[in-house]
This record gives sequence, structure tokens and C-alpha cells, in this order.
Amino acid sequence: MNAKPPTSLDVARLAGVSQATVSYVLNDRPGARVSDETRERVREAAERLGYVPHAGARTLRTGRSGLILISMDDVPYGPLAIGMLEELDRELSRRGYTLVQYGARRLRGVPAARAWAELRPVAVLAGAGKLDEQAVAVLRSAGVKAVVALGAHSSAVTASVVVDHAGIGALAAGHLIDRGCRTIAAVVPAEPGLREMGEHRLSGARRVAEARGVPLTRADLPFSEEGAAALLDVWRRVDGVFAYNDDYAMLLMTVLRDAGVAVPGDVRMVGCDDLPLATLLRPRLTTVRIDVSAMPSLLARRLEELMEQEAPAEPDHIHPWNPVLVVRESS
Amino acid sequence: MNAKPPTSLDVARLAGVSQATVSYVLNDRPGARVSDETRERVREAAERLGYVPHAGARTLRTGRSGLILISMDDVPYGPLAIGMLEELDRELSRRGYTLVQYGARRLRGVPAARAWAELRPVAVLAGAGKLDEQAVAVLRSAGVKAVVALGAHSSAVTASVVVDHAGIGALAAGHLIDRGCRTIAAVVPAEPGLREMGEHRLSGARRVAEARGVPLTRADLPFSEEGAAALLDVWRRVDGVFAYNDDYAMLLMTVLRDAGVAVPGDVRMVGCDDLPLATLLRPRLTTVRIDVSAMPSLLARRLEELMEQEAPAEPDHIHPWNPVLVVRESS
DNA sequence: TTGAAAGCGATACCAA
DNA sequence: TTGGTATCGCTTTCAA
Repeated sequence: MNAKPPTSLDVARLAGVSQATVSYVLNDRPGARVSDETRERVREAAERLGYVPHAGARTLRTGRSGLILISMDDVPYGPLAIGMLEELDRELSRRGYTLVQYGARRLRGVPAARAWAELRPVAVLAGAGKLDEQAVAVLRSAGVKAVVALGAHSSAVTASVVVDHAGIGALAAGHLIDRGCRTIAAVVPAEPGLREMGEHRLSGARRVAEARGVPLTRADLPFSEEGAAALLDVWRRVDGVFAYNDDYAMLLMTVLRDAGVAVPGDVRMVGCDDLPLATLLRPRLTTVRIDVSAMPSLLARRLEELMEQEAPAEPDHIHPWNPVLVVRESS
Repeated sequence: MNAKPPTSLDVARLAGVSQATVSYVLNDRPGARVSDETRERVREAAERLGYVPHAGARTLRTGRSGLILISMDDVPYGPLAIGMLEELDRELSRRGYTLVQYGARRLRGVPAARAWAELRPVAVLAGAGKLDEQAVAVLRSAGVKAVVALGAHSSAVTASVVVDHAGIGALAAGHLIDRGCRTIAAVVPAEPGLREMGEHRLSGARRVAEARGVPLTRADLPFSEEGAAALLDVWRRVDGVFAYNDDYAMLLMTVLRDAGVAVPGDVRMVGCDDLPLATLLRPRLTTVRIDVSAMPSLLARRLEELMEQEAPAEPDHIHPWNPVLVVRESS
């Protein structure tokens, strides 16, 4: 068990050929002509030794690693995001790249960029919040071809994937107004990790409400029954609520029922995410479902472009969301 | 932008010293004595060039990568798992290792092991299902010091982290019987990804039920109202249900209410996970909370042991779960 | 206190 | 059709 891992030289010796031949055979390089007999000998030797190439050595020699880093603390959890990641992984590995999630210990800016750059990845995907101009420069100078920011608005400094939270808010508010609501509230979670997204959803809702002349109040809501109950006068004052997401909608519906406020009779309610619980609530919850099925292939294609061209790309963005309203009973 | 990334040789030249000195300074090796003045010059040169060391080259030279791979499709999603991962990441990076999630494109067995082995990680954590004996052998021969299986029971072939689903079922069943239930049912999700865990939870419940002379029926339940309604005769026949988890419990409570079955009057109900929705349901849901707070440091310590010792470890296991019953109104 | 140079494993050029 | 060998970036021994 202390034997060192077999190298291509070991394979070469066992097969009675040179290291170069081993490399040709194992990567079957189109240019090189090797007899079928030697091919076979090499393959067999590699098999017998349990040879596995050394990615680091290959990277060193070729200058390209095929590694694509995605920062794990920027990937929201939940089945939706996980499914997307799996699909992205599949798309990228089909193209010969290796997707890995690397958190970089909650670092941001230049320190995070340094940690990532050590691995000499060919692309880095990270939350827009961790990629300032200098961080992008560090990555670029370490040879990273594609730097992509993930966030709610496009980055001025690099290409980005924009997740359109404002559009969700707009859709929800528009629906409430269509249903006849004359004063609406939009929930912004008080939880630090969620507040920013909440504000983006709010801004979209506000835009639509203003355009249509409906007053909108912002409700900063911590996720607890007491928190929701403390805002009871808000819920009583409006006739429509965009609850940020389905979990908050459930919280509100529970508190409103306990307080004797009828949904949708007194106040109409819209959630977001179309979680399983949405159809289990009574009344069943109207919600915004986000269709991200187009995102993985879109992103993979864009990455491939970026990785293959020489110059760094203009800061543009792709916008692969498609929010859809699912109307049920709560609105 | 086509300039190649700066190397330690570039730094050396700019600082007017040798490559060796750069290495000494930047890793501040205790053995080597370098004057403060040269230290400063080297640091400044590195800074000016934006030098970032090349992890692959270092690995090649030292033979150790510091990379720890965890297979991403074996990490269950949800805030609990994410928090655990973050903590594990922190523990490991504090010890100088780099934790990376790598899915290996849904491979298993030897092909997955090869993919991982290319990166020459120092440890690999993966679902017990993807690590057969040969896969472990491949990893070992590629120099991976610690191979740890993640699963519901301990592996015969390598060290493992055992997540004690049976214990959850046992706790839930014991509680129901304590409350006076005389016939109970345990839900096993029909969904492929969940069924196996469901069966482990079931087995624990069954063990306790048998020991205490209470009949237990298995209920294979797809996550839908129709599915739950189709089993109505089961729910009517028993006076206690362990619902697998909180989501399934909510599903059942909805369907039972619609069918006029009272909880906990006619049937007592226990969930698992202590999700936020558990306190929002009416009646509030009794559930099993899983305390994994001890796991990250335990696992990190064990990994460190394994990585530092020479011989591969005996297949032992750590068992870092601590299920706790949270009694509310549904039971 | 610092430098020269060997070597880690794989690739790719140039010869044979 | 195959082999020899320089090279990638870094660490580390040995000399100076």
C-alpha cells in the first residue's frame, strides 16, 4: 500500500514501448499512427497496472486544465438548483470539462480569486457579490478564460447570468391587480441570506404597482408566527399580498387564519417556487413557478464560447429564467 | 490578456533572487533563513506581478495535493446538509485542506473512482453505493489516503459515516406506542431517491414495534394527494403514523382532514426533520429533529487521522447523528 | 544567507 | 510507426 501510483513510464516499460507511444495510444491522438498490435499491448499494460493519468501533470504540460469552478455558497439549495447543477454538469462533461463546486471558505474578492486561481481552472462561476474588478483581474491573469457572475443584476465587470427576481415580483403584482386588488403588500424576508433577493422581487412588484396606480407597502418579515402576527395591521390594510415565496406564504396563511382574516376573501395571496406544499394548503396557493430548464444548455454554450475565444468577453449577460404564474385558489 | 500567468521564476527575476528563495519566502519555511530585506523584496515582487502559485505543479512536486473530494450527488440537499458542508469545509480548510464537491457525472464504481483519482485527492467521500471493492482499490492505488463511504449502514470495504435512519424510525415508533397507539403505519416514499432511506427508517420502526407487540403496516406512498387518498383504508385502520418526514406528514394531514379523519384524535402523526412548516401546521406537527452539529468536527478529525497514517484503516465507522423527538400537538 | 539544478508525470516536437 | 527528450511550475537537496 505504500507503492507509488503507476505512471505512464511504468506502463511504457511493461508494454515495451516508449512513454510517447503510451501517450498517443491512451489519448488516441488522430495524428499519430500506431499499429493495432502495440495499441493493444499498451492498453493491456495500463489496465494491468491500474494506471490513472495524473491531471496535475497533464495540466502543467498542456496549460489547460478543463476544470470549471462554481462557488458552492452561491448555489441556492433546493431541488430546483440541484437539478440544474446536475444538468449543467452533464452538459459540460459531455464537452470534456470537469465541473467542481468549491466554496473557498466563505472568502470573497481577491482572496477568493487567489484560492480559485491556484487550481488554474478554465472557467469560474461565482456570485456577483464575490467578484469585484480586482478579483476578476486576478482570475484573468491566472489564465481563467471565462469568468461568469451569478446574480440578480448584470455585472459591469464581467459576463453574468442574471436571475430575474424583479420579473417574479412584477408577475405576482400584475396578477393581484388583475384580480382587482387596490392596495397590495410585498414581503421582504428579514433573514440576511434572503433579504437581497426579496428586495429585487419587491422592486419588480413596485414597478408594476406604480405603473398601474396601486399603492404598495413593503413588509419586512422575519420567519416566525410572532413576526407575522406583529404585522397584522398591515395584512388587514391590504387586499393582496405577494409573500416572497411559498414558505412565507404558508406562514402568512397560518397566521391570517388564526386571526380570522379570510384568504382569498379578505386578502389574496401569491407565493413563489411552486413547492409541493402549495397544492396542499387550503386554499391551494397561487404561485410563480420558475422554469430554469433552458439554463444549463444555454450556460454551457456560452461558457464554451468564452473558453474558446482569446480575448475576454464584453460584460454581457444571459437571462435564462422564465417565470410562469400558476393560478390556484388563494388569489 | 494573452500574457501567460506569472511563475515563481518571474517573481525571482523581478526580486533579483533565485527561485528557491522565492519558494522559501512564500511558504515561509521554518528551516530556511532569509534576510528580512530579501523577504520584503520577494513579497513585493509577487504582489506586483499578481503571482498565484500553480497547485498542479506543487502537487506534482510534493506528491500531496491537499484536495478532498466529496461526491455531490451523495449530498442530500436542504439547509441542514448545506450547513454541515459549510462547517466541514471550514474545519478542513483550517487544517490546510481544500474541500471540493465533484459529481463525476453520475458515474459509480471503477469509472467514478478513475475520474476522482485523476485529481490525486488525498481523501474521497462518496455514497456507499458508488464505492465497491474495486473502486476503493483504484483510489488506494492512486494514492488516496482516506476513502470514506457515506450511507445508511457501514461498509465492509472501507471506513464509513453511518447515518442512522433506523434510529429515527425507532424513536418515532416508540413515541407513538408510548402515546397509546395499538396499530401503526410507517410511510415509505415511492420516489426512487427516497425509498431506500424510507426503508431504513421503516426497519427501525418495525424493530421497536415488534419488541413491544404492536402490529406495523408498511405504506408505500407516492407524493401526491391521489396517492395518499388511495391508501385511505390504511390510515383509517391504524391509530398512529410515522410519515417518513415532515413533507409527507403535511401531505397526509391535508388528505386526512379532507377525508374527515381527525389528527391526533383518530390517528397520531409523527414527521421528521423539524422543517419550519412543522410548527405552522394545525395541529402542530410532532417530529424528529436530527442534530448533526457534531458531525463536521468529528468527520474532519477522523479524516485527518486517516490521511496522516500510512496503512489504510480498518473498515470502521463514525455515527454522528443524534435524533431528538420534538413533541407538539399531532401526537 | 542564497543559488544551481534535479525531478515530479505527462505531452509533443523532431528524429529515426 | 516509434523513440528520445525538452518542457511545463514548483520544491528541495546540496553547495557555495
